[in-house]
Amino acid sequence: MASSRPATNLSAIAAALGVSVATVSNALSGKGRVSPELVERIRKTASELGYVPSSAGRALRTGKSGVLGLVLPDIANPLFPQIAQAIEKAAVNAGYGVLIADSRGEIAMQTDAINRLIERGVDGMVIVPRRGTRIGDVDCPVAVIDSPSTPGNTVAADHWDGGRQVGEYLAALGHNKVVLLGKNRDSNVQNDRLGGIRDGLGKACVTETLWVDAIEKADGAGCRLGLADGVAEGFTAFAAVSDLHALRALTELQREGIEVPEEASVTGFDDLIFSAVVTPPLTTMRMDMGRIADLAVDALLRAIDADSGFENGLAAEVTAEISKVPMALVMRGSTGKKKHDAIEAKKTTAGELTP
Amino acid sequence: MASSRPATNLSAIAAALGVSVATVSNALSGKGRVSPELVERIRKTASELGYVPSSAGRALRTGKSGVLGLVLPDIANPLFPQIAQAIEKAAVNAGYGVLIADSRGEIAMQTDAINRLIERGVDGMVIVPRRGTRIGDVDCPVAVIDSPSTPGNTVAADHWDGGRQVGEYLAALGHNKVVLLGKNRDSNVQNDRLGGIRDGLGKACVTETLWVDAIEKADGAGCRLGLADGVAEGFTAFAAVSDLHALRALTELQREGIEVPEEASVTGFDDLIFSAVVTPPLTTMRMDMGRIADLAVDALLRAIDADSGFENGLAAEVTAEISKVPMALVMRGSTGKKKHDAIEAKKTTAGELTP
DNA sequence: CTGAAAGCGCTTACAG
DNA sequence: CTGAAAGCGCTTACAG
Repeated sequence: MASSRPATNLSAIAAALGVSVATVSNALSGKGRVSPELVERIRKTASELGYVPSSAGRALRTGKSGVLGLVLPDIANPLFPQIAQAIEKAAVNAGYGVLIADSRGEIAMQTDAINRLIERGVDGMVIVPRRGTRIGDVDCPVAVIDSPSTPGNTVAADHWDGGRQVGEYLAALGHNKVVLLGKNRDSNVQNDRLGGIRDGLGKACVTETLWVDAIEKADGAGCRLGLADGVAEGFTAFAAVSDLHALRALTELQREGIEVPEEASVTGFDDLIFSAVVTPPLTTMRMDMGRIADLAVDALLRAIDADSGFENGLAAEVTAEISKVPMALVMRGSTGKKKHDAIEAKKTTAGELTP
Repeated sequence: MASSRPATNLSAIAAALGVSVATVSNALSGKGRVSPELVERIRKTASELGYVPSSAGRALRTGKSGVLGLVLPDIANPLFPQIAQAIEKAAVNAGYGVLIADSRGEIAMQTDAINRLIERGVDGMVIVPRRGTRIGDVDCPVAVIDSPSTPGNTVAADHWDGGRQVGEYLAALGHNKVVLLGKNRDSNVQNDRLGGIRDGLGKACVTETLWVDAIEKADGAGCRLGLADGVAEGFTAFAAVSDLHALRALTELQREGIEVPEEASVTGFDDLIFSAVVTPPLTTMRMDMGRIADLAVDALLRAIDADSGFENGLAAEVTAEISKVPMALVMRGSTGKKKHDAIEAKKTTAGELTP
């Protein structure tokens, strides 16, 4: 892989054409006030010489790096690809680059990650905060992607309403004993989703919540969740706060010989990469990540512009309104009508249902 | 979220202390030749004033941005989190930032992505190329992460040997009719893995390869792979080139009432996020992504240093040796001894095996 | 329509 | 041990 130093700059172009660097700069930036013919000649020479503007020179002069930071609680999080892709796309569309910073799940590293980005001169940053973390004062414009129930300027999916949709859907299917699967009690997002599910299910529905972290703490990582017991007790649906846990439930149920969706329905959240290809495919609640990213980046750019107005040590308020982006139900094969009576029949007169 | 302009620079510190900017610079960069007492005073003042060095100023002066690019074929790829996390970690350890560029699966966008990074002034970049793509001459140091069978300077896991380990493991378990699951015929990585699996399985083993892309093209996205037929034909193991396809196989088999691992073993690659938590957990072949990232970043930094030596338009050769990083088998519950006889018995005298 | 000049913040020889 | 000066490449008033 060869690499050659172009070393072409505005001066080189100016020298080649016998004009001034100011004129070259103006011509290339299309700021007008250069004759069309000269612009054409300058453009041609620039491309012949393989001119690539120096981002450092421009950044130093303008005070803007053209780079946005993306702070993530944990890149290993299965939802991260969607977020990163959407933010990168939104940023590129706006002419910005994206610098990533991973706090690898540790709260302490979140501050480090933010500081690294500031040292690299980002113009602003999108932060997906660690559960429950409040972002302290950051010395540059910030947009937060989190749950709407988090205080502060955030853009988020309407997790509660997404949960409500899941609950209503399951209720409409006839389910009235539902197991809810959460991971961690401290997560705003998860609590919103679960609250919404209970809400949508209605008061008539019996509900039990299992916290995966708590179960694993007691029984070890990757242990069974004991869902077959739930089915034995008459639960007919399992609603998880993430497709990862929905998948876990699906495979555990299948392994225990419980058919999904005939004997138990399973729902998840986020439409993760595997959700459409498992058998049966997972019914899930999807966020419009593209829209969330667009809103976050828009808010950020407005804040950056506003910030530029106050060069004299004044604080600029980033006033992104709290946005709730609607979620959408993706109905797939892992959910079906409640068949509790049939299950009961099977249990009492075993074999009757099989040919 | 308030944000204040620090506007503190070397001059401000120098002025506050009545010394020169050169001294402040030397003191802060620890280049010596400043008296310890002065260094201390300068440090103190700098931190009091909230001094953050200007990356633009430094970059302009030194010609180095301190930023590495990471070009990805598709952020949505399930392996991406591991790669991104490892590269980010390696880069941060080396004092670099990471700018991401996603080519969203389109080959044409790979060049765009690379150019965007060059325009942002990265010192070098790590490229995970799209299947079969050759990276053309890029005007900055490049390290490629791909299959070792790709020509050019690459660092990669030893996919072939990983496959061989899987094959030997399955053979040792007694499997002699194995279905291989690939996605795309053009992928070097997949062909290496599959070749290795066949190699490890040995000549005595009957092997059949299913290409998911081809099946989906015929039967639609997310369709069944028809694996139950394979079991009926006497195949007892399914070895996939990725955990994603292994998961697909696992759930399809489960859904068809075939027990894993009792009646069929399933193996994957990459130890994706879900692999440890499904039931049964997936046996998989894991890369040491941390090591791969370290090697890639190391090679890149050497290339960057070498490059600095040739400022006069000369081409510098990036001579990262081709490195093959070993892979490691993670044995979990989705694989077991071949029980073909038992399966045969079950098929002929149905019901005999169930209580 | 074009150009000379200043200056963004930093580092690095060089001189003292 | 400390400082004056140059210059990295760019953009932007300002003058002509």
